Amino acid sequence: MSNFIRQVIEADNASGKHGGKVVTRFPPEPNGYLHIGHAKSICVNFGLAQDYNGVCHLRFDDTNPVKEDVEYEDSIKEMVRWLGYSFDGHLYYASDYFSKLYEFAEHFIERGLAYVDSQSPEEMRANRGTFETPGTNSPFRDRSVSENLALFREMREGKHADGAHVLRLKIDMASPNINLRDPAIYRIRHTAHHRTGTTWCVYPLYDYTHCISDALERITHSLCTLEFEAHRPLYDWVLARLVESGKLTLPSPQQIEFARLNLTYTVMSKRKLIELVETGLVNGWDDPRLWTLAGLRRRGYTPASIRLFAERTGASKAHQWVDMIELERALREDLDATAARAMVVLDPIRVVIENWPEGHVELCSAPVHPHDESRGRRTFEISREVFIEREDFMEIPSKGFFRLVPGGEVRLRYGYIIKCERVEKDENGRVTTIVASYDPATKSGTQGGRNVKGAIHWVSRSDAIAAEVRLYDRLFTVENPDEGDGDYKDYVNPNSLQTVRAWCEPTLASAAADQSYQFERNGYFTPDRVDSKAGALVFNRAATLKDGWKP
RNA sequence: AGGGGAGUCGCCAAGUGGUAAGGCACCGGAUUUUGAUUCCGGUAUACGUAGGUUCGAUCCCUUCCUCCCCUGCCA
Repeated sequence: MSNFIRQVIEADNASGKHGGKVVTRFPPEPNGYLHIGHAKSICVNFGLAQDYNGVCHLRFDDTNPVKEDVEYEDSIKEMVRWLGYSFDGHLYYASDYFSKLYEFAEHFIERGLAYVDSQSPEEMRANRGTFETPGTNSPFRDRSVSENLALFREMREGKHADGAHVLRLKIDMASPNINLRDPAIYRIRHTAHHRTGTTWCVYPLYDYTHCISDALERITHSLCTLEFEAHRPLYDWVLARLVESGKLTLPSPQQIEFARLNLTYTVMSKRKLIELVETGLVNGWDDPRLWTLAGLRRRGYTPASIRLFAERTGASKAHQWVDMIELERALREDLDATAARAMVVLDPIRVVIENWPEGHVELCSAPVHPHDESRGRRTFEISREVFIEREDFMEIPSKGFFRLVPGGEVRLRYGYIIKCERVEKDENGRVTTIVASYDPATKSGTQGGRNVKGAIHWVSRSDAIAAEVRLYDRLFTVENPDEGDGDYKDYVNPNSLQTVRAWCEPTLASAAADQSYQFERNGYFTPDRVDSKAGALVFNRAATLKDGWKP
């Protein structure tokens, strides 16, 4: 699909601006876990590079030692790979450029384009002005080059305390764009960095670091989110000055902004995600109800489905608020084509087939995948006693219900047609057993046999295996938990997790994490990668099947 | 003396001077031993608003409206 970023790339390719090269980058700060919003950015950056025979760099934006950690780096790398993208030979760190960045900073000072400001943060804020009024120059703005250089070197040598000074670019305190009002580019932090250790006690800030990192890596198109639009003049300013003095060469990378993803029934802010985890509203970063990549993976989302979702929702400059249904649909589409089928009864009710010989067992078989016979067949038993889904029986059927009813017939899928003869109930009137009869001439696969409209899933008491199944619903009850005056946490869905004991067909005994199954007529499920063990299976429901029936 | 962006079907999203792609959702119908899938068909006289330019405007110009972002030594 066409989009405005592709148009820029194609125009550049046509003009030969970058010699036909496309180099993008995904630049996470290693200070949190990736979520579906990041996945979109990953797919846009890696996907575009792939489409134009280019490369995409993974670059950790690790310029703030007080917030970052290797734990996050590992998780980010794992998730980018999981999504299906490779950054072999293209893994970078902003911290690798600290020396270069420092050298350029001195260069800016020497050209009279940067100065050490010794105002307090409060003074700086006050002097920055407001949206309507210009800022005022710092009293330290006219320090001499030699004084600035000496001071900056002392900062680097650790002779000054955190916050005592900051290095600022000398641009224009009266600019209507606040980002151009002498932005700070270096601050003092006597903090060890997880990669450079204690080598540095001055660390560069984002605006200064990012554009130069892009240029050093010869990024052609630097894609970021809309909130950086007002930073672009600064991005261009820094690079233009460096090009002027021959420190960098043309063409410079071009920053292009697109809208970040919003998904209904979620909140994307890092702060809120952390809060959900830390307050125990969910069980960790990989809780299957979460839209973190770790959570989606555990839930049963596939990389292909997330890529499909990203492709469909596209990249544009309009603020997007994508319906969760779109994500679910992408998953179903992928899994319908790939997932092996199995029969599992989530809410069992016992059926006794009274004309079935006591102790007699027969084998039934079904395709692993109904649209792909090459995947082979699976077999399971049928016996006198089977379990069916409680909701597949109605003692007093509503209009249009064509499953099992008293006196009615239904096919046990891949088995026989049975007829409900009568029901047994407990003292509360709840049906405990359905007594049925079967028609021996109707075994599945029999040629010329008669058929009935309804076909339901079932498992045989003789070979069924037990499993715990976790049924998930959306974490929030409203489309936009951030909307309105209330706290978003007030909209947490109390029924977002329901755990049931289910009966599964025996082929599921070997189910392993990262395998997806369609439990026929129920939905898509995957073994829980943390809790499921051989002999103690735990399945997560990734998505239900579309249900077109309305009573 | 504010600046920068965005407004095309319920949700995404192409088109950017020649008479509104596509996807999701939805509604019909066919097939179906998953009320699934698949397959056919339907779904904006209309592009935030009001004017203007033009033979012709979603597209160009102007007005107004709505929404988002920016005053971290965060990214």
